[in-house]
Amino acid sequence: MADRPRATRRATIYDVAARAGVSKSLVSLVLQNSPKVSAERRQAVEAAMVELDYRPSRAATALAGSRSRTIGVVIDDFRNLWFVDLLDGLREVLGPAGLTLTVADLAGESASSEADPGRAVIDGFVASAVDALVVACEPTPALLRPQGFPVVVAGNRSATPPDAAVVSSDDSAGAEIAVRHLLDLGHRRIAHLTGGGGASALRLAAYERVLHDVGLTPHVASGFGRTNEPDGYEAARRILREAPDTTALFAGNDTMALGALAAIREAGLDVPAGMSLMGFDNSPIADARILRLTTVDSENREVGRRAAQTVVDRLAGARVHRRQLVSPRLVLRDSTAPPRG
Amino acid sequence: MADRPRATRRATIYDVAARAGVSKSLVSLVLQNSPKVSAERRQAVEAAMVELDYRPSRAATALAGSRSRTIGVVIDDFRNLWFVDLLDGLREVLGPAGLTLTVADLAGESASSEADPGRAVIDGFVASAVDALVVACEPTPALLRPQGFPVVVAGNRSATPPDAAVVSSDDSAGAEIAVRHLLDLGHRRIAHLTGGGGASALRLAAYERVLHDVGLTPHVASGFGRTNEPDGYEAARRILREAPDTTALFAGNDTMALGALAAIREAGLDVPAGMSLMGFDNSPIADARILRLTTVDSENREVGRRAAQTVVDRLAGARVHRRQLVSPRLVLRDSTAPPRG
DNA sequence: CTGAAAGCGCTTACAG
DNA sequence: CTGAAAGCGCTTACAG
Repeated sequence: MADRPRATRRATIYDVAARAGVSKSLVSLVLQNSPKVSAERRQAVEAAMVELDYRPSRAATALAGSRSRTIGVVIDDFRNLWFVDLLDGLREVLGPAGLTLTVADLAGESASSEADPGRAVIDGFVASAVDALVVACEPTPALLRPQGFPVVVAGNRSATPPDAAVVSSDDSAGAEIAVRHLLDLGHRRIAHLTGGGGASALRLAAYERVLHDVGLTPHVASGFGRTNEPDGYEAARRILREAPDTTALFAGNDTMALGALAAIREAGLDVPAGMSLMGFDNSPIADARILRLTTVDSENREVGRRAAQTVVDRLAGARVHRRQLVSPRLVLRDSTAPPRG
Repeated sequence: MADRPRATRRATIYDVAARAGVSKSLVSLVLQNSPKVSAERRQAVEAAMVELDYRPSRAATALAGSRSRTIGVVIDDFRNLWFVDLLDGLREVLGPAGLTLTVADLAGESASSEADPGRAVIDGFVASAVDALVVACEPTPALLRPQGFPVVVAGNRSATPPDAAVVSSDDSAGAEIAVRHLLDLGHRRIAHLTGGGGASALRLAAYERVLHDVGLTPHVASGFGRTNEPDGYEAARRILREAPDTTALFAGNDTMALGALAAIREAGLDVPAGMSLMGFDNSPIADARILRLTTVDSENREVGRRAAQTVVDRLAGARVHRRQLVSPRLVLRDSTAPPRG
């Protein structure tokens, strides 16, 4: 009978209380992990919950308490795998804190809200009464408007909501690591493929700064203003046309590097013998055998952990750091080598 | 003052009713899109909602009504981009029907539920009181247990919950299209790279059937039992070692094809001059310039639309088809050509 | 710890 | 359409 489809009423705290032989207030205390409950009573209640296959109603919890115990996360697009490690890190900390995560993507919005992108996502989160928001994309105006709950921005963005804390990888340091790696290999003609957004801007600035510091001339190209595969292809083609003596390409991210690889091949060059190629992000594609891309790991899992901790701290009313930087790390694979010739 | 941070109380239907000069029952009727409301009163209520920046509380709606108006979707892993088009299709139909979508991934589960994978996801959906569930992954035992709400399975799976409706791409037809395309180009030595799961099994069976029909010998290899890039690489290496006269490789999906490309290059062959390569899924990677992969589009957006319609119909109490197949479509790019020599 | 009570913001029926 | 009422399943505060 245990497997009878539960067309029957779901168990409530009344049922649990009756079964455990305690008051319903006590069950509520157990649900909230109150320290005021004795171990034996807690066990009795927990046993009853298991026996009745009890699961608290999120709707009732949210409506009765002021908190919903869920945190919203906005990402740009499920296709940009940037966010996967971040999510893992967030869950690692949020889960044990009793907080659930709900993710929405800007790209999936209904066309009706095109006038105010991000509006539908925010409305959904307000309707769900999220306790806090993690913004893991370039904020739209709707995301910049204060909504009455704490906001933590993950990653370097070109704009930030007032009062939001920012947790991000140190993109400047990461780009410096990348460029220094190429310099150490002996490269002197290093070009950069850049795109749009806050992180790209920081990577570009660091690239230019390091080259200037060592007395070399930066050479930058972009594609169509974004950071996708076609942008990388187009930007690399421009570099190869304008400066055929380039020996190393530093792409703004791994996806752009994938596009760049096609352009390099078309120019009759091999990676890394004829051209070194650096990515950024250490996304899943970087590990594919066709690329084996040397790249910079942003440590987004750690960014996620710290962003989650910041959320937890703010919900507890503690003061939090307005800005936290996580150190990136060089990931050596097979796409970089000393310059040709 | 309109932009004053809403530390103030959120508007409720009482506020809206007062502002619009109607009863709160009427506001409730408007929220439910009832046809009993006159156009002018509806407009008055809607105007009041905009003025007060009113957004209904999902918690209250869910608790008071029997329905939460949200549909759960379980996917395998955010890294497999399979689900992106599916999600778009689901939203296209669910949105206008007033239903919201919430997605959870099996891979993101806390380690504590490893004993019963999918359990945490299901518990979350039960707690949220989803109205229905869309299973877009290979179901775990937890996902196969009836929970009291309708289930629609998207895609071909090796197991299906009792009473679930299944909407999927016609993987047999898709594999047949792929193999016939290679045959039409003149290939006679066509190998197949296969992986795990229900869709893979159907694609494999169709491949073998078509080859037998035309009197050719199938040649199949797999990697490590999954369908990822390393599996494709490993499977392709086996084929190239065991049967160097192979002229075309039909990969179980695009990600495996990406791995296969690396093996083909290592063997000193070019695509498509020395080896034709077919994928399956038409995932974002297939369009990358480095691959330009001829593949089969599963029309997952259409699968999503139909799955959503099936959910809507079941919620309305209508009878639904237990099994629906969507026709796939050949996508020609540059990775296939007549056989070498 | 218990027990009775009020309330969160809605939906649902029901009399007018 | 209105208006008063009960209820969804919890949390919160409070007297005992």
